[in-house]
Amino acid sequence: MDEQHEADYLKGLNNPQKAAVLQTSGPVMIVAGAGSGKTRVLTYRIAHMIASGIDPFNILALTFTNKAAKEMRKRIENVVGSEAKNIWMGTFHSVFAKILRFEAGKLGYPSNFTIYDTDDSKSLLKTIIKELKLDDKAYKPNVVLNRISAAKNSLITHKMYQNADELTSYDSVSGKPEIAKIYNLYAKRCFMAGAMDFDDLLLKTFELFTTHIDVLNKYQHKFQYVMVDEYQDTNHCQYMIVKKLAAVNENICVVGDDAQSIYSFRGATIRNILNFEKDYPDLKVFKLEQNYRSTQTIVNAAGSIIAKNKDQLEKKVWTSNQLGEKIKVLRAVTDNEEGRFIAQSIFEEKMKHQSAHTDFAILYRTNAQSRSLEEALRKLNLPYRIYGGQSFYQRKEVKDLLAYLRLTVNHKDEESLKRVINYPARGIGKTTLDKIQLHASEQGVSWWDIVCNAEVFPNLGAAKSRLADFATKIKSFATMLATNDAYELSMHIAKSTNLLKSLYDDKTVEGISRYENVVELLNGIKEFVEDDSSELEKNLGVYLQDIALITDSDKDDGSDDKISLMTIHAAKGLEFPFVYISGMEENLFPSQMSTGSRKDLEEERRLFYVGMTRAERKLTLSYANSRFRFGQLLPCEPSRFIGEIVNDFIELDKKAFVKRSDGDKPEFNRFNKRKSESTEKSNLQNKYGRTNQKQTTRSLPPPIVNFVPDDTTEIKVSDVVEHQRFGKGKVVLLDGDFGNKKATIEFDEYGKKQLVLKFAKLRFVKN
DNA sequence: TACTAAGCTCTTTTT
DNA sequence: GAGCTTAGTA
Repeated sequence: MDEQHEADYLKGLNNPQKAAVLQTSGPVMIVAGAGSGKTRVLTYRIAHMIASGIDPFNILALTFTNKAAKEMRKRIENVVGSEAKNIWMGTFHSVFAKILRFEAGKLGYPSNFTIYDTDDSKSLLKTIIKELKLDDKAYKPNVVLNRISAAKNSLITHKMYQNADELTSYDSVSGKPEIAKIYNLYAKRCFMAGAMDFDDLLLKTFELFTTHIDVLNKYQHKFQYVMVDEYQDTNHCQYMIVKKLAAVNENICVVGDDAQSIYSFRGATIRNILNFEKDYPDLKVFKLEQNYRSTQTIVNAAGSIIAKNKDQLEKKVWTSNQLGEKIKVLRAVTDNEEGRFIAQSIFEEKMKHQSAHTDFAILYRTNAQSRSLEEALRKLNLPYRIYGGQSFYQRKEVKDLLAYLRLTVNHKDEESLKRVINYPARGIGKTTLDKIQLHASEQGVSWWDIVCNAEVFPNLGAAKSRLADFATKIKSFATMLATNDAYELSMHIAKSTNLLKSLYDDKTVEGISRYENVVELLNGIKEFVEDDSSELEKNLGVYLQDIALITDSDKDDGSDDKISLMTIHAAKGLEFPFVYISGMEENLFPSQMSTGSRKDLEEERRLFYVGMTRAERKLTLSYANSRFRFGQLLPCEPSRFIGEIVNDFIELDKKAFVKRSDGDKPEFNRFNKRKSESTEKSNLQNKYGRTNQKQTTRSLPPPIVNFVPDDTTEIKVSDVVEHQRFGKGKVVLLDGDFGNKKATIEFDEYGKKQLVLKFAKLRFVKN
């Protein structure tokens, strides 16, 4: 390798970074704090490996998101050129799916197996629960799926589950004793349909490597160097597969930060990173602790938050960046007002610093929070883009066409079959479908078998010929698979099923947008066919495999100058000069689902930490006194996390405490409108799926007098006050200084509570 | 069989 | 508010 060149790319690195890049063999763990140049180190490390003669074909790099994989590939290409194409780089799911395509036959699956997304899985579970005549209140598809998913991530197959007393007795106690049975049936039905769900992609890979040693050997030999990004987010199953792959060469490098472990709901266990040393005694550990991203204020405030967690690796993140502005805290009366404050603030900052829209990000805990923010941004004509949330591929019209495509490739795909068997309507109604369902479960055959042999089954009556026509149609598509590329075939299917025309004929606003979405899907397929950067075949099967694991946030349109809206989870790995974290309310962030145990709360805190450390220059936190959820206006407490930040780092925004004018009153008349409007909308959505259009008005919350730092109101011991949530109470103690004054209040109902007055929502009660 | 109106339920994060 | 189901009707 060119010595001069090596000096070039190592020049910009600090000492631990350089050491981590140069240590290319043996087991390595890089503990990388937020903003410490992790991606840079990984990139240069791979570049360095290739430059020192390691064949890119022998390198496997696993990431969690397609975005991260793409970004890394791009950056490596910049350093080493086109050789980077040959690295096996991708998400766990996509890399394992690729392996499974090759080896599916060994597990009894067809190589063109379908990948079920979450919707497919839930829908299948729903039919199973119905077939077993179980109470659908106790057995919610979501809950059952989580349970099955957790089992799969812990390498517990449906056969093992039945005998796992601990699991089944837990199910019994929680009123769901039949989960083992459902899991069993679910696994069988997936197998029968030639389908794998997301978790199967991991579980089946593990099974493959366990039952077929020759296959394992092949991949162990192929992947001489294994690298895992975001190692703190791996679950047990992923950990075991990686361990197996690296067992021979032991050239394994994991990169992670225990303080950023935020995926335990997906089975990620922080143990994997804490215990890595035990697996590899020769381990070399490199710690990247200098933060290059954020101001001192943000780094220190974030550090003081994360220090409250007990489970962590020893590490001190620091920065030599400038001190920077204080963290701003905005308080609003409702979520709508919160949206207005944020939009207004972005508008002002943008003017002040002549910043681009891409410099701003609004982060939140749940996707549902985006609604009020969107509305406010639209009113100020600020362009924005939402990442995540409902994906393009989940729209009804897109899923419908995809279902035809999937069914063409894999006739056994039951979820797709059900979706399109009577769409567009061809006279195969509910009665017929019920009969098919009955036959299928009685005879243990698939829906496709019945559709193909309709004449054999009794009671199908007039529907027989219609079913036969449908089967003939799908079969005729399948014969075109070998001779036509993905685009030609998709176009043919869209036209000959009348799907395209029926959407085209609908000239309503929603209809036009639906038509455009299907056209966009078809254009996407065309692009896939015309893209000659990859050597993959251009047939439909390969295309479907390609998009099954792609999510909306992976679509790149970074060229647009827009404000980014996303959950904190989705913001991982990104950075923005100005970051707003909205909805800093107790039970929302930290989520009420997770405040049950210390461990859960610690994960929420890590999540908050991740959100804070996305900000380079300025961080703004906001919360509302009340928020609409499920059509109900609910009172909110400010998040305990705001109180946890050391006071020196934060500044309350005065603007938020200005008295509201009467012009702020929302309209109530919306509720007097004809009821049929909402019904009409609901039916339309039922028929065509969700549309983008969201228009809402909210009602005014009850007025609350707040104590703010510049409030002249004095509060004294023995005053009687009323709290928005805790009710009536008497002030028994006052302490703390100005701006951080605390009151201990003895509430009639809840006993003694200490409240920070600047956050409390109280009013005096006349005695 | 297809469509409409009304009623019920819904609480997180993602591949 | 929004999605989804069900009963009732054409």
